Amino acid sequence: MLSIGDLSKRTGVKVPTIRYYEQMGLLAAAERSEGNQRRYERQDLERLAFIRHARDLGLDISAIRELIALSQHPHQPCGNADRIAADHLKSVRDKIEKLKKLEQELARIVSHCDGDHAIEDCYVIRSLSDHGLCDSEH
Amino acid sequence: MLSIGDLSKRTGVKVPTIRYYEQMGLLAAAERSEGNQRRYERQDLERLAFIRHARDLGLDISAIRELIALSQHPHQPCGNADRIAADHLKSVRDKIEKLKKLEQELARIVSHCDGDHAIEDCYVIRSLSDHGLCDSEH
DNA sequence: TTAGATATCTCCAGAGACTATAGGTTTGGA
DNA sequence: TCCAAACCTATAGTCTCTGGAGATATCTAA
Repeated sequence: MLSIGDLSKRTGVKVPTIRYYEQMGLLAAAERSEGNQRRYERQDLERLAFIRHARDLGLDISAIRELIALSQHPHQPCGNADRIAADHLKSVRDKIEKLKKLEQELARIVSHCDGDHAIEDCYVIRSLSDHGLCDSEH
Repeated sequence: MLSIGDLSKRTGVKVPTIRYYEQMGLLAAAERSEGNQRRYERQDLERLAFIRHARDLGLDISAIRELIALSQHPHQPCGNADRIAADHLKSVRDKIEKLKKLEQELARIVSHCDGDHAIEDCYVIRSLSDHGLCDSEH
């Protein structure tokens, strides 16, 4: 039986975060010691590693909750799990596209400024004041 | 003189968001009508457009506050404004890099799954359970 | 002028995913 | 047996809004 601190060390998930996941229903409420402290088993370790991994990949809590629910019906078809992952992939790709546009715009703005003239002439400030100086819509 | 609703329509910033910006000190407290409603002038319109543009570029409130403070000293050199924009550009680039790694990992996971077999064999679920199936560290 | 519709006011709560603090209790090792 | 470390609960804070409740102001049409 592992304490919450042991579980934390083994998974790299902070102690308050573990309690938070329990509260959010991602982890089942743990057994308790006589003194009311949480005690975990290997199963919980695996579950928490699953959650951690999914969070690292950027899945949000509700998607993870759904994946966990699915994984508890091992004989059903996995179309939904696939869909969740594919949707997330799409949202990651969308985010990348948006950030690339921002990157271009910012790079353009920064490249016009050598940091060495007066604020009133600064391209950074002027760009922000005047959307017309932009290359693209955003 | 513009009401808060007029200002909102002209800038595309929602009414509660305008009040929020005032509260955060990005917009000066507006003049009030006899009945205590906010009344704005062209100056405020420009300021709000500046804020909106900076937010669209992903700058956070404190960076915007700093840029506004700088823009009020038009004769000082603009090194700080340049630095704020350049720092932000770097953080955008870092974010893009991270998301690209995620994208690769997710694409790999999704590509192994046709959504058409049992959960117990699903590569999506298995990948999340077993970090060892990953290509890279994350 | 007055009624009614729309806009505005303040204050408060919620979103998401934690993180931190305070004040108290349990555990484990010397 | 004692003490430090780890644990417990409950609550508030992070960031940038967004939405609601209930009250007041403003505008338009009759």
